[in-house]
Amino acid sequence: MSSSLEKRLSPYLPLTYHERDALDWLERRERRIAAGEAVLEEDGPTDRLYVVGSGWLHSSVEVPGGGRQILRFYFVGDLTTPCSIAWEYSAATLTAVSDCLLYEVTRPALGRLFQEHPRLAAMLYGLSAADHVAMCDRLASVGRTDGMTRIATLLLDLRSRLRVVDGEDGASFQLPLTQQDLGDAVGLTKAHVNRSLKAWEETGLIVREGRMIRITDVAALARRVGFRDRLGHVAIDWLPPTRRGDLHQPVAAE
Amino acid sequence: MSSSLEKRLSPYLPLTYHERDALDWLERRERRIAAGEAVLEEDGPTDRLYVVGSGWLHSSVEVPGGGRQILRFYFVGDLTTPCSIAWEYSAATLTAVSDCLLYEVTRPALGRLFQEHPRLAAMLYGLSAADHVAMCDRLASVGRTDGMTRIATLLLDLRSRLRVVDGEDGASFQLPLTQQDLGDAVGLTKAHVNRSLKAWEETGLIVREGRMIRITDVAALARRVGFRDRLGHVAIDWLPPTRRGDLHQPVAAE
DNA sequence: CGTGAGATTGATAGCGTTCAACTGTGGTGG
DNA sequence: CCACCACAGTTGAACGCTATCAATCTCACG
Repeated sequence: MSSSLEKRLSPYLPLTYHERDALDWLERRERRIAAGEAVLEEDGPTDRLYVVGSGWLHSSVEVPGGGRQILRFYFVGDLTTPCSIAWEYSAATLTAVSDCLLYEVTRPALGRLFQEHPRLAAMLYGLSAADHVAMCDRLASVGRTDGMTRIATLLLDLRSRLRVVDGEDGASFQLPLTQQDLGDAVGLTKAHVNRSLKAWEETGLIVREGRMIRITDVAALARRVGFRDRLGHVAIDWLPPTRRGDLHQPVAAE
Repeated sequence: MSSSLEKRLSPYLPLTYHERDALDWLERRERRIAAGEAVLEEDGPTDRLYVVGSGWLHSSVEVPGGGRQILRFYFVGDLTTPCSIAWEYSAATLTAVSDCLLYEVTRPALGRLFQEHPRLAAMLYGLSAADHVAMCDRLASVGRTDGMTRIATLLLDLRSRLRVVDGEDGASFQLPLTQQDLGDAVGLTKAHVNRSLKAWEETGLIVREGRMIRITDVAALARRVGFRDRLGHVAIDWLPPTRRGDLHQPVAAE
């Protein structure tokens, strides 16, 4: 049994026994959320973060005019830091897209991780920088491309993170978002999202089957809209050494 | 003489002697950049970060269609992490807006900081979360508000970070950006930026005098466009303790 | 079978783009 | 001292993407 954060980090570097133990310890407190429910409200008080154990969520803010902007999506192994590490009040609403299993991490628990496992802390810092870059890509997409491109870019991004559900090569995935949600994520109205999706279907690059989305030629679509999958790459050459005496435990394949 | 990062961090919590020393050590290598020059090119190789010592910069990416998106602005004490901590290649172009003094920090040097000063590392993590939230605000502004609101929001944001130059109450500041730059930051064409600025001048809330911008009633403008100044607040209740034996050195007022 | 949420579609309006000209300003060289 | 140039700012006209509003359709569900 390995923790969610371990699953997220171990592809980059083998963890020591103590590090794995510390990550397990972070994920003691479980919380289950049903699809559609809010974990946390914008401006609501908060003293903890969440690690995603399974399922996915999104964070969003209300816009004065009465609209909503979906800021980002969280998947397995993600840490919902930005909502609540810097302030005592949440900067965003955190909503479950699918049924989720979350682990509650108090701020002091994270502090203890920084204290005792500098290498993990540095890794988390690297991950947060990677998240920041993903956010930059979103901003460039919303600020500088047209509706069809934004929709396709979002779908490609979600696909590459959701991974296969049942499609042959990962080109198919379940999308439990309404068109209103898609619009709130990329800055379009639901009516225009609908038209954009239909336009993509006419090109044959995207096929909808109920809640299932299939991208018939991922590479072609990515080329067409200039999508760059940055993968999960994180540089690890700079990480500090592990604590003296830690034993490297070979990571068993799953 | 105190380091840039110390200036940035010490308002939140008093630093120990060793911590201040470590921050000084990070800023050994200087680099000067003239206004308008690029520090780092998108996709160019990079093995270091920069701490802003003075002046300000922006990061940007090229968009396939031939456009550009300015992602964020960096000011004194900021760490240009997202560009180059997670990958060996820069995700963005980093350009000096004004003449700048930068400090080069190699990735391993940052690793050493994480190793030896967990409290500083945690603080940097908190700052990066705060940056992330600022990015979220930008995304919401660009995705869900009209041109005039975006422009005003950007100006309010820049103002609150540039602080007073010569204005009576910080309402005036020098803006060495072209209208094209403003447009690239908020997702508008330069023509429309021009019209939006003119429209704001007609309301009397914003006055332009050459390169100087004056916001006649900051609170009124902020209310009008729903701007929230999140200040630099960062929660510090969760930080790990300093290393045993460190002496707290009273921070002399500048 | 009624109900409601989400998807789809059409008509219309408007915000912002595009393109192009023109103005103003500062710098440079003769 | 002035001609010249480059770049930023300014303005106008026409276009088009996207919003808005409203009606209809679909479908799952009680």
